[in-house]
Amino acid sequence: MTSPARRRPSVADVARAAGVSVGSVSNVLNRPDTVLPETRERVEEAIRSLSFVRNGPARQLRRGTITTVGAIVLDIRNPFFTDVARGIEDRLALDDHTLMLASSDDDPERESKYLRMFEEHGVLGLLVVPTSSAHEHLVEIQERGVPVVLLDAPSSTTDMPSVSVDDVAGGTLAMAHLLSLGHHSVVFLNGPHTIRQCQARRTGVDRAVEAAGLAPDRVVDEVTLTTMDASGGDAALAAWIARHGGRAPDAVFCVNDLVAIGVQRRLRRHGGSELLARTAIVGYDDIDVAAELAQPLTSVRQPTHEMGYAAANVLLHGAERSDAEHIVFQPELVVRASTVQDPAASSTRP
Amino acid sequence: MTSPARRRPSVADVARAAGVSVGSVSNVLNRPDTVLPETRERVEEAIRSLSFVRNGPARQLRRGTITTVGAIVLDIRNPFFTDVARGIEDRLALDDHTLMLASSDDDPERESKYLRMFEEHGVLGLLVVPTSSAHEHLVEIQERGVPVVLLDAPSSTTDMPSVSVDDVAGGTLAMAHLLSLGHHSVVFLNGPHTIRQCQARRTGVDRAVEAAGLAPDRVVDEVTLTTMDASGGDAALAAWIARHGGRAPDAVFCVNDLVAIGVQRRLRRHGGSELLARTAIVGYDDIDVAAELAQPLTSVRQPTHEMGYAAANVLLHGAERSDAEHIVFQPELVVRASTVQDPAASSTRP
DNA sequence: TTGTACGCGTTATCAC
DNA sequence: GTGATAACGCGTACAA
Repeated sequence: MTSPARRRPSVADVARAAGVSVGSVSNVLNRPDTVLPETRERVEEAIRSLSFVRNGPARQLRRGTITTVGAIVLDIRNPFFTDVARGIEDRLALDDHTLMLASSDDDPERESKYLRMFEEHGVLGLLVVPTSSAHEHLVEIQERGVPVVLLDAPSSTTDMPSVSVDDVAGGTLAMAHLLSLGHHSVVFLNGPHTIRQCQARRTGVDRAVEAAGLAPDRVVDEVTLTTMDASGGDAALAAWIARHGGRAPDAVFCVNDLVAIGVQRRLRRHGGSELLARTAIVGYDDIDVAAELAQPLTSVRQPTHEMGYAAANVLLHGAERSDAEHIVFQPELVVRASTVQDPAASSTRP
Repeated sequence: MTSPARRRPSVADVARAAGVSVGSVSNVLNRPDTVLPETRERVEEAIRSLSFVRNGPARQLRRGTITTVGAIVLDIRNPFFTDVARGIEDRLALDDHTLMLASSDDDPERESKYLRMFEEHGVLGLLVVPTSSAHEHLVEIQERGVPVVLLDAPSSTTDMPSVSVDDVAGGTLAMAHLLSLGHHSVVFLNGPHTIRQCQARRTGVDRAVEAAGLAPDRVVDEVTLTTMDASGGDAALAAWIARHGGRAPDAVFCVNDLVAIGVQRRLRRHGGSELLARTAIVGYDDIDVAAELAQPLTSVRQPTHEMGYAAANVLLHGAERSDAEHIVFQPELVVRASTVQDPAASSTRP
């Protein structure tokens, strides 16, 4: 047991132990080639024996510059966001930058807390999946000189750069697929329209219907979910069936894969595997298990990793551009057995 | 467009704008009650108009103390670890501490990189799910005065505190359950024994068999997986069936739920729903979708959130104790339709 | 109650 | 090539 509260060794301690000046120690650490091999060896030996580690805060204070980027996503547990985060990290690694990641849980208060934390820390820039559509505080931060890139939220109203995915196209992809299979009556289990993505997907659905020369209100039966998970999908479909005298829908489009899994469960309980087999189901997000289900799920996949990578890219290159960049990625439909018994082409691009 | 590279305002700038001294500004920030309401108002007004934000590094450099804890897990995407991280965060929030989270991807090099990053940052302490069983570098860090708590890895050989879950008990729970259902021949799809958890679960399996008065090598047929995911489970079971002339096993214990999902898929392809229905399957981890599958999965659940919470607790209270604390949590069996057609008791504790 | 001056550990700038 | 020293922004003891 050593004394519990001893001070960390500083460059001065290292210099003393090596019999050189602090300047030389600093040079060994930052510009090793500008120092004689002999003294360098002495310094390195001292560093080892004292087990010296740099003091990051002091270093940052002096240099002003920093290599850390902050990112805030809605929910780390959601594979969509972890994939995005990994994309960010991979891009940052190319420039030897590191990522500080936080999860807002869709809570504006938590978001503010982390924003201030990151700003006080002096991050190089910020990548944010915003909780609300009000970006004032983000604009303020940007005006203070911290570059901000919006993620998964197009910022057409501001001059803040953004990277998002085309949810309208996603809705269109899913609906067009169901229409092409001959379904002229589709139940759409959607989230509330206060969520931008949900509203956009509905718009996309309508476009597909109109493109087929049909009327949206005759084809689409939209149901608003209370919770966007498996139990929510299960309950919503059960209620629909009850409202329709025990009849199940022919085709269902779900706002995400978990909801679709709930729908599958409800259909199986209500009419067994035969009912499940003859009902077309399309999910969203293409989560890992979507392909592993009893009835593999047709789903709309979003280029998550690329989104994160691109967002980090915009952030690092942003200073070179004068105008804000707005990148919109396109989703992709992955066709599986839940809509086609023998999926020949496993995926198509729009 | 303002000038792009202007300096952040400092307390001196605030003091000048408010017509007071830097000391008063500092007092307003840190001890608001020791300053006259009038001057405080002036300072706060200046802070607002300059949109001053504290410089974290300078603050930390001066104070020495810090409120950030670092944690490194194997894989953020794994729900097990995200739950643990959330437990950590919830505990830290009680003391107004914050978490910096990183994922090592089971790569010792990434682990080292983050360890040095955290140490240079001057974290309050470190919570680590170690990549390898060699903890030398962690011991070194601890000796430099940074408290370290091991997560999901018991450290009987060192005096480093640890929080883990009893994998032997988990193996016993699963196997005892299968034995109680009358299965005297069980296929165990396990990971390589170089992974401590896998080896421990095998030990637990053997104990259950011996407790039933049977011989492990006659009852347990262990197969080592190449990949511990759905496709790995699918392939391993397909190979087993091929080796046994097309016969499928009566009972399968899988090292995690994804493997079990692959097993379900293979069984359904090989012998349809009837075969699936009469095969007993037990998974591990109790991931979210386990309950949502076509055949809800019996699984061994680990108290993830509690583990993280407890680990953070040990870290924060660690300085008060002289001896290292070793906490071991007990897993829990969640019984579902994959082993029991009508699960009456949905869960039992050991 | 408010103002002044110093120090935290590092890096950069200059003499030597 | 190496050494001495100022400066980064903030907190705080001490003086006023």
